[in-house]
Amino acid sequence: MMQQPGIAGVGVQQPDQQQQYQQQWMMQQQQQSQPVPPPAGWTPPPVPPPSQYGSAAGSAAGGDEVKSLWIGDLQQWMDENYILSIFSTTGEVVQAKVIRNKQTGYPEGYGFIEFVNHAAAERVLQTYNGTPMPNSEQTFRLNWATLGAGERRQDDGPDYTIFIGDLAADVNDYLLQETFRNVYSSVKGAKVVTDRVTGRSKGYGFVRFADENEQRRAMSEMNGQYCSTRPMRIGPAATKKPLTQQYQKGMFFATLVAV
DNA sequence: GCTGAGCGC
Repeated sequence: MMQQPGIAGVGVQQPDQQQQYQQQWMMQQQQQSQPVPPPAGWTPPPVPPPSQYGSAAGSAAGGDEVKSLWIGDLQQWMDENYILSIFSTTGEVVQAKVIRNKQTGYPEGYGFIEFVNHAAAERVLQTYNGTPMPNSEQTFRLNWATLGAGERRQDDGPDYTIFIGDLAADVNDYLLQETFRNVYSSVKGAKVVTDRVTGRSKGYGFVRFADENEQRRAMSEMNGQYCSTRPMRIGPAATKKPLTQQYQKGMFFATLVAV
């Protein structure tokens, strides 16, 4: 009855091997119409009591609180039950949803977790983000959901982004963000770039500011400052969203107007 | 490791 021994528990292999493994596994999955084999027994960790951390995000102006978290870096076998088993121990999870491709049925690698309120979501964000995922070599990649299911926000102006290099291996999105937020009030977010397969940091990332002056100041003032155990190297960020028009992935060369 | 691609398939 069971097949594919140890898919979930494979641990870290060489990237090549792992890719091959994943391909094999995908093909096997297609032959069986069975969605995902559960991993070996894993135990959901407990949720600690509320933390004293201040709110980093999600206190949207206007009053409606954000109650959902976005979760990324999900592996194929990590389904709703996996997520629920981890986060629902306090009874504060409303629902978990793994996004799947409509045609293939395969998970897209991310999902959403809705909580009873903002505080519950924040607690989980603080507690789990960057910690090891059960039965995986990866760590949790959690963030506030920027779009409510159905509604939309994201209208608070342009981003002014800087590039951060020389990051220590343990620096995650949140630590990077707080390092700058402690100094600059207009910090909107930060992202550490990680390897999609291993989940490990590539040693660089980005910080976004709402205020252009703070961006400019940070470029000089924070260069060489420490984040975790290493001094940061800061530079200008290459333009990520150069277009004002809509563009699709797979779209042919659009008019990249340098602004 | 040095310029990401994660938002409701």
